[in-house]
Amino acid sequence: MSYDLVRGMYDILPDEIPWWQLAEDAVREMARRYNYREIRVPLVEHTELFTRGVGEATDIVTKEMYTFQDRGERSLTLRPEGTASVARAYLTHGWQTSEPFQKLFYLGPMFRYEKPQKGRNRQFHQYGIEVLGALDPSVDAEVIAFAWSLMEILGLGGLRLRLNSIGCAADREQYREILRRHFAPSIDRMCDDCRRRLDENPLRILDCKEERCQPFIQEAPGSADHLCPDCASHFAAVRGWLDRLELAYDIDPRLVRGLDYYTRTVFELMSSDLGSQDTLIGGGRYDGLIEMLGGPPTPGIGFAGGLERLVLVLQQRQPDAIEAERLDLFLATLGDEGRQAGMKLATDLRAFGVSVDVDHRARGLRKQMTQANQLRARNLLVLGEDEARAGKGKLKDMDSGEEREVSLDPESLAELVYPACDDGCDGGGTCAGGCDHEGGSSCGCSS
RNA sequence: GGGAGCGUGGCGCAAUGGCUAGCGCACUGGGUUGUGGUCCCAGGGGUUGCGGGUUCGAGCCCCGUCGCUCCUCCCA
Repeated sequence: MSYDLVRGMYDILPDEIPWWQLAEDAVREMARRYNYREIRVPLVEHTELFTRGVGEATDIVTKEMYTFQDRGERSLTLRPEGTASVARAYLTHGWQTSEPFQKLFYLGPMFRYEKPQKGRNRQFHQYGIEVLGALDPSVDAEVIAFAWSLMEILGLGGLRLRLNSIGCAADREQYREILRRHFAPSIDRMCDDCRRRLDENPLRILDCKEERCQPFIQEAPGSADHLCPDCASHFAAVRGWLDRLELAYDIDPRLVRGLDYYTRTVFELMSSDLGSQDTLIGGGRYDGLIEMLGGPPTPGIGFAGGLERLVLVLQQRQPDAIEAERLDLFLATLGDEGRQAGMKLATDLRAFGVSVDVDHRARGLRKQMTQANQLRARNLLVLGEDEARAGKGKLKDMDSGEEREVSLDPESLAELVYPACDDGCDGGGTCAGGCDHEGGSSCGCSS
């Protein structure tokens, strides 16, 4: 092999695509139900967007960014996450004045320069939602409910919601001081990282997994106990909404997040169906972000989740996803006349929405049938000189083996191999809804 | 970032320091030039990750390097 894959990059091959589409379809479907509109932001942004937005002291910015100079000597960065770009887009398009309230979702590749391992590559994929321009606690609840519904529709069990509030900017500053005072006496007995964090970002000490640090972390005061009246009542209201929506949660007073822009509500959704990397979704409020990027004070909240993690689970839970992919018809052609008629017929049938494939390698009939099997073709039609001239042939049902005489007229043939469904769809993928076909979409409907 | 293990056709594996590096799957062709999944036959495909060293001789031993996997860490 002359070229190796760049470290941390990987191909997603046709055989695994069905599970990716299942995961992506679930995200899109939930976005439809909750009325979130898709936004597609660039993969590349000015480096400063992330250093300012995500935070100078965060792991992402200090050691994980894919940063490079372009030919104009601008410092650019491959997006390490989605929220900063969405916030940037909000300002770029003047939404703060024209359409200040936005419910958005995104889906796509992100890049972080990390040590690769299972479920963690340098190019990876996230989906996420963002609500901008609304401070009401009901929004926090909706965002959490979205995350929960999504995991439920994907069949993930053992869901657990961890919830906390880290307060507004002023609260956080105060809480930092409280933590510093708490950890200062015992900092000598804690790990090197924590010693460094004590000054830089004491909140991150709460994330430390070192055995020796745990006793001190357990005794640390929780952020939710040190909120200003406004933040405290917001947090109480969020909990009230969650109760009303019957979403169970555990308050974790020491839950903090890795990015600097978070304020007030923070949460994580985990599943017992996963192994050590059990966090499915992480999110929270970021009421200061838009302002930090130069806009007016604008509240925001959202979450992000990893698609790889969903795909891994789906492959285990729905190993037969690939079985649903079937070809309507394979045209086995013989001789020049057969191939010419076959190419024409295939093209005509495709215009009627039928999925058709033809032999392109002039192979023997036997090999063509083998190929039809591999493609999981429902039907097969042998097309040689005789059929081309007579305008009719034998359509073979590949499951039962039965054959029947059919006309080669594209419209009537299409009707046979690609019947319109009973739910009134036109077979063109624009069903009004309610189709429930075996295998998902024998008529090509998206519902 | 720290630790451990592993690198041999596309994939999964085998080969005591000693003959031309084998096997299964997959692929291609044929048996059967017009009817499938089975079976039989044949074929193509390898600088044993890369570089150096030890040796009469290295896929195998040693050193380095790159990569992958797992744990840890981080998180999505």
